[in-house]
Amino acid sequence: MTRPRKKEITINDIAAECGVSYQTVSRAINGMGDISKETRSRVLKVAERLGYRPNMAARSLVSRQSSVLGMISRDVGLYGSTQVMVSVAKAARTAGYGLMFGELEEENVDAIQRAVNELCAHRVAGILMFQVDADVRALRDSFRNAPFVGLNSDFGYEAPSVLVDQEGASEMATNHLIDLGHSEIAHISGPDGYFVAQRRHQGWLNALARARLTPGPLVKGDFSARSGFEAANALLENHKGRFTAVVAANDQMALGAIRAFEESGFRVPDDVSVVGFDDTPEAEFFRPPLSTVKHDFSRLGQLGVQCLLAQLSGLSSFPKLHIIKPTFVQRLSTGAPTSRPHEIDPPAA
Amino acid sequence: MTRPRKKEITINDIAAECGVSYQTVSRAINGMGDISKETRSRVLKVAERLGYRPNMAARSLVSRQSSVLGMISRDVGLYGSTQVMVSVAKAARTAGYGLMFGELEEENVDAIQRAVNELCAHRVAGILMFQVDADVRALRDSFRNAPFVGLNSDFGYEAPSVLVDQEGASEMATNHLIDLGHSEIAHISGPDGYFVAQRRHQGWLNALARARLTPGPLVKGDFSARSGFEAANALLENHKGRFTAVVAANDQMALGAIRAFEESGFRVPDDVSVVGFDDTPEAEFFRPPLSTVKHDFSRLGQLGVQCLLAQLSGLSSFPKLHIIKPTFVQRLSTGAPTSRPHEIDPPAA
DNA sequence: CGACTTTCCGTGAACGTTCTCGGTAATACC
DNA sequence: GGTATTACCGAGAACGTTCACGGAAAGTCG
Repeated sequence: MTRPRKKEITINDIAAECGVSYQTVSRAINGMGDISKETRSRVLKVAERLGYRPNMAARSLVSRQSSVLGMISRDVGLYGSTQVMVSVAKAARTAGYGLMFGELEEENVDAIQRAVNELCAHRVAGILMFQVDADVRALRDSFRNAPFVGLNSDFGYEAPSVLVDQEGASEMATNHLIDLGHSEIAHISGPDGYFVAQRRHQGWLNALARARLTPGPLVKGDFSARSGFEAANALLENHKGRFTAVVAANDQMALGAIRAFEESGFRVPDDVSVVGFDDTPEAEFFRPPLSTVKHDFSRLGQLGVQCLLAQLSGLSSFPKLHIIKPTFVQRLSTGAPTSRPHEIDPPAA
Repeated sequence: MTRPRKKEITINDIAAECGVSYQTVSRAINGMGDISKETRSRVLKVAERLGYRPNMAARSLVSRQSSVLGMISRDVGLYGSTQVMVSVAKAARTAGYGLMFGELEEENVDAIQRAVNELCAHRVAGILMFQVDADVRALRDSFRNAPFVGLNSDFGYEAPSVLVDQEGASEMATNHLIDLGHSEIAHISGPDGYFVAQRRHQGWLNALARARLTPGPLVKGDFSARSGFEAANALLENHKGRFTAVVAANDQMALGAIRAFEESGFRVPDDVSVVGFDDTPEAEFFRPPLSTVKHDFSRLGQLGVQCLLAQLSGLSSFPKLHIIKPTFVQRLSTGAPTSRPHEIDPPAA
């Protein structure tokens, strides 16, 4: 750990300075009753002057309460995670809470348990879990009585959750392509073990089934632009002429795919239409600008914090499940298919 | 705050279960001496079985030490911030520290002071500040004796810092364009009050001065793709024909600029060359793939944590200033200028 | 065998705060 | 004027842990 600090100001210092008891200082600072207006303002003035900063450790120790929330998140590098983190941090602060991180490099249950235990050791008031896919029942022991909320996590109805309707989002994207006249629609999915990847895959299947279309080819990616690039090349190699549109499971993979297609001489959207997910701020400036599904990530974070805080205060009236509806953003990476999809071939480039 | 929890296991519970004193349990858990091997393993086994989690609040209260680092960061939405955060969190954890977040929405000194005070109230062991540009002297009071490290921050030599050599990075990018034969080089800068923006601007000026070139037009952006788009349009409107290359202060703005140029019928790099900064994972898949300056963000975070930890342990031998050298990544968004730069005009598009 | 060292363990105090209770002075009531 | 009420304040305990010390049992040495 660390070497000790020099002394910080305590309420005893303030009490001595003011000529009152530490208890009176405590009352002044916490805004409790049983103290006269003059004493309070006098104490507060001294506290301000001395630069008093309450010792949260001591406070939390005796009051058995905490003013820090914990957050566990996967893939912090990606766009969604960051947005959620920021909005969670903001919502937490406006509610008077700090935010602590228990990241996880690995994705197995052990790592998650370790992260939960670490946060619980610090006695966080509650925990938000973003895109954590693990059996809740296996975690109950670790959580003990610490309240938690799942964000885009595979906790189903077993735990309070805030979810973006990924399946619906994927259906929207796929339906958009179907409406344009596409009948052979491929999918570049996210990696295994990702709730969002699985739901987006399912939505693609649902939309195709409803339109009585057979699913097009499927390639797995890992949410990176590079993997999208490679997935698109794999599609071209193994399924050329057997798809006229691609649903990529996020914007980055869509970007990589578009690049791969164009490198091979296919124009987007003339030869292949591509849709993505997330609507990153850059998607609009891709070439062509990317049709994608927009998610309100900051609302996800806000609702998550609200949901957690409601549990903390015992508000059973607050709904335990929140579904956020995404919206489709049509840009220029999607269009009607060419008339003879089966005969598609790279122009002499 | 929050309602109290049900009881967690304490060392007293373990002591009672084992028939030893709480002190013995403490020794077993902390791996101190003065305890027999058998007793230790017996105690640890019971602790494990009962699911003991040390109360960090109590521990930190009495030991006057903390196992949490604090981090203050600006623009958490952008690529660099996230990368740094992730690497800081990782480095902190491997060193046995947690990470707490003190964000700031505003950028004035007051907001920073509030954030510092909040973190100090939680008695963090030290604070990392990423891209915080404020007078250190104004903050000394807030920091009191809490050690801190600046990452890409404008603390100069006044505080321990880890910096990417932004000025050198910008010179590299500009020199690359000069070497290609460009003599009229514009700049899309970052917003005012950003250390990195200011240094990159300066590097651009330096390289031009050294080559005895007069600086090309300058437009201010805000690091977003949209602002790059608008800046490029402003360049076209006010300075058409007076530049053949653009140094954009980050990849996102470069992307927006490229899009704007191409929408106006200018080809990149045939008519205009564009370089960016940061080398986001997507930059490689832009069209054209973006020439940019790569920064080792994760090294920035690692070094920052190391630097902070060295201060904590009083290692005065560890250098207080670290400069990270960026590398230039040449891709296809830059090329030799057209022969008659002054007569450049959009092709009939 | 006595004295000294080592090994192991326990007791009391402290960290800074809040909680519970009790007490004094001033005010209100009849 | 006595009593009940109110407004304000202080003393003691507790939270869970580590630190400083002391002490008993066992081993070591002459």
